[in-house]
Amino acid sequence: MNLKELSNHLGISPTTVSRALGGYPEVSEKTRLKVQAAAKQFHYSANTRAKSLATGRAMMIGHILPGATKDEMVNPIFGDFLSGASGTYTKHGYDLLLSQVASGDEERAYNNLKSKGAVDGLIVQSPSIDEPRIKLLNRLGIPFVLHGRASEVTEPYNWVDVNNTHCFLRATQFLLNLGHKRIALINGLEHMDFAKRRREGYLDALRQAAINAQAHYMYCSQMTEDQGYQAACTMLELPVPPTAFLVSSLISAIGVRRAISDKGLKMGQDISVIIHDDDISYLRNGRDIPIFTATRSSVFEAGQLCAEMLIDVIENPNPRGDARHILLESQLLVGQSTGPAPVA
Amino acid sequence: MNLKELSNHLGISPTTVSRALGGYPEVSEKTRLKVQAAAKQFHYSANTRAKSLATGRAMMIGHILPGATKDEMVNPIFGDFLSGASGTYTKHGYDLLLSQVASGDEERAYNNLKSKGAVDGLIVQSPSIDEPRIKLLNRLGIPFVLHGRASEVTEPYNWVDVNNTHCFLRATQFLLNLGHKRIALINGLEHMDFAKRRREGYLDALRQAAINAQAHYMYCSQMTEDQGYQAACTMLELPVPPTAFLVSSLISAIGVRRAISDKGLKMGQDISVIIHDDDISYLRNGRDIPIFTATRSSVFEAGQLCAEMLIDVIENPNPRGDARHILLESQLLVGQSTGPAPVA
DNA sequence: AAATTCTTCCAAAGCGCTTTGAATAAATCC
DNA sequence: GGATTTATTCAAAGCGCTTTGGAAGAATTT
Repeated sequence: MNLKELSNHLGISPTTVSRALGGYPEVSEKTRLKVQAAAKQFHYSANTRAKSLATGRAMMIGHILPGATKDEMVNPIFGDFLSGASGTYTKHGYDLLLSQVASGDEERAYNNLKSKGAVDGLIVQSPSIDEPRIKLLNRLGIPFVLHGRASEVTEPYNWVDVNNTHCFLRATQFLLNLGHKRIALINGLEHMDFAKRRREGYLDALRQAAINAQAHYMYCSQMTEDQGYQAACTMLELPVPPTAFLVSSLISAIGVRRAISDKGLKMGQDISVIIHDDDISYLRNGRDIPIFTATRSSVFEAGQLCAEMLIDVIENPNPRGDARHILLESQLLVGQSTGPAPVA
Repeated sequence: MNLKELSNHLGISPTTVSRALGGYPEVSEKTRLKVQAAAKQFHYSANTRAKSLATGRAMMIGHILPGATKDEMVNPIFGDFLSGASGTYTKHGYDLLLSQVASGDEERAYNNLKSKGAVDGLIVQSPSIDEPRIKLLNRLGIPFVLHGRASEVTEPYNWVDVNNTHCFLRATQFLLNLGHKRIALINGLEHMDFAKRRREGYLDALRQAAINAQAHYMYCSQMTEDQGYQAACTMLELPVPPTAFLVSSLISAIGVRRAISDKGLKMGQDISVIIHDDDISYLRNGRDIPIFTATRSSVFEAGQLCAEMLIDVIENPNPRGDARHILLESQLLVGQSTGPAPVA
C-alpha cells in the first residue's frame, strides 16, 4: 500500500494524506483522524527511500565497523555502544547504517557515503592520538561526533569522552594510599588516544607521590585476555615485581587474574588490581560487590550521548560552527581486587 | 554532483551516463571510458535513495538488535557476527541497517520495516525453541535467514547453524574417555534452541555410556561470567561434586575457572572443563595452546555464510520456495583445561 | 542503390513521496 | 450583499535515478 493507493481509497488527494500523517496544521481534524485510521488499518507507512529523496534527508546515521579482515579485532565495547546509540536513533526516527571500511580506504569510503547520500551524519570511534578522520570528515563537510578525543588534533570537532586522565589519576592515587609503591600499567595500544590519556593520569599520580615511573612496569597492546596474561606473567617474573596492576580493560584484567593465580598468588591480597570498566552488558564486573575495583563509565550511555549529540548537530547546525563536547566522569568502585600493599 | 550535472558536463544524455556506469552493453567503449573517467574525477556515485526508488531494491539488509533497555544483554557474539556479515554485504554492494526492536513489538516493527521498503531482507539471531519470528516473517513475505534453528517450528525457513548436538556429544564423550563420570553442564537459557540441542548431545553421550543424568549437574542461565561462577560454586559445594564441566560459552567458563581457583583446585587436573568457543576476536581462547579444551566454530564465518545465503535468497528467489540450510561442524580442540578424571 | 539490421544514443515516463502555489468553500467584515 | 479573510483541499512540479520505446546513423545485406 502506498500513498496514492491510500489516498484513492479515501477519496482524498495524496497531498492531504501526506499532510495529515505528517502532522501539518493545514488539514482539518476530521480528515486527519480518518486518514490516520486508514493508515493504521492498512499498515501504511511512507516509503523511506521516496521520502528521503523528496526531503533530502536520509534519516540515517552511519557507524563504521573497522576491519574487513578477520584479524582486525572487533572492539568488545562495540555492541553495547551500538545498542545505546541505536535506541536513541529509533526514538528520533533515525536508522543506523553499519558500514565496513577497510583501513586505508577511508577517504574513498567516506566520500562515497556522502555522495551516495546514504547518511546524514557519522559516528567515529576509537580515535588515535592524531586521528586523521577528523580532518577528512571536516573537509568533506559530513557532520560527525567522535567517541573519544584526539589530543594532537587542533581543528574543532564534536566529541563525547570519558575523563581518562582523571580516572587513572584517581585509580593510581587509590593504590598509592593503600601503600603500593610498585604499580604497573597494562594499557591499550600506544597510539590510541585513551591509552595516552590514561598513562598521563598514571604518571601524574606517581609524580605527585614522588615515585619514578619504571618502563618495565608499563605495557601497551591490544586489550585481550591473552595479552593481559602475558604482560602480567612477565612483570611478576621481574626481580622486583609490582604489587599492583592498573589495567585498561576488564578483558585484559581477566588475563592478569589468571597470571596471578597461576603464580599461586591471591588477587586483592598479594597483588592488587584496578581496572577501567566499560560496564558492558555481557561482561559484568561481578554482581553485588565488583570483582575488580574499577573506574566505571557506561559505554552504553556514551552511545546514547553520542547519538543525541549527532542528531542535535544534524538538526540544529550551529551557525557559528563551534563544536559540542561532553566530558564524562567515571565512578571509582571498590571491589575485591584491591587491598593494602604487602609489607614484605 | 548528480547524474544530470555529470551528463551536462559531458554533453551526453543521463540515460547513457547511467548505462555506461551501470555496465550495460548498449554503449560504446569509448563513451564508457569517458564517462567513467569523469565519474571518478568528480567523485560521482549514484544517490542510493534515488537508485533504490527507481529499481525497487533497497540494497540494504536489516539486522535486529535486541534490547531497547540497558538490562537486555547484548550478545557477545554480536560484534563478530556483524563484522563477518557486513564484509560480505560490502562485497555485494549491500549495506547493513541495524534496527533496535523492543521485544513484544516485533510484529509492528517488522511490518514497518517492510512497508517502509527499508530493507530487502533480514537476518534473525538467537532463536528460541519455538521462535515466533519465523512464522511472522514468512507471513509478511520478508526474505530472511536464521542464525540457528528452531526445533519446534515446522514451516520452512533458511538457516545457518552449528551442529550443536553433535558438538556436545563429542565433547561429553571426550570427557567420558578421560574417565570422568560426573560431568556437569552449564548451559545457556533453557528456551534457547542451541541450549536445548547441546543438552541433547550431552544427554545422548551419557545415555550411551549408561550414566544417569543428574538434575543438579545441569544449569541454565544467561551466559555471563558471574552466572558461570555461581553455578560452578554451587556444584563444587555438592556432597559429590562433578569432576568435569561442559560450558556453553567462554565467558561463563571464565567464571567457572574463577570458582575452581577460589576453591583451591587446579583446572585441567582436579577439574576438567570443555567449552564451546565461538572464536570471538576480542576473546581468543589462548594463543597457541587453547586455555580451554573447546568445540570451536567461528561466529565470524557464520556471519559471512548467513549474509551470502540471504543475498542469494534475495537475488535468486527459489521458485519452488524450498529453504536453504547450512549445518556447520565444529572442531574439537584440545587445550589445557582437560585431563584424566582424578582417581579419588 | 535500396532495404535491412546493428549500434549507439536519447526523450520521457515513472519510482513514491513532499511541497509550492493555486483553487474552492466557508466564514468574517464593512 | 458584495468584498475580504480564513480554512481546507488539491494539482503539479520535483527529488535523482533507471528503463522503456524510439530514433538516428553506421554497417551489412540483397
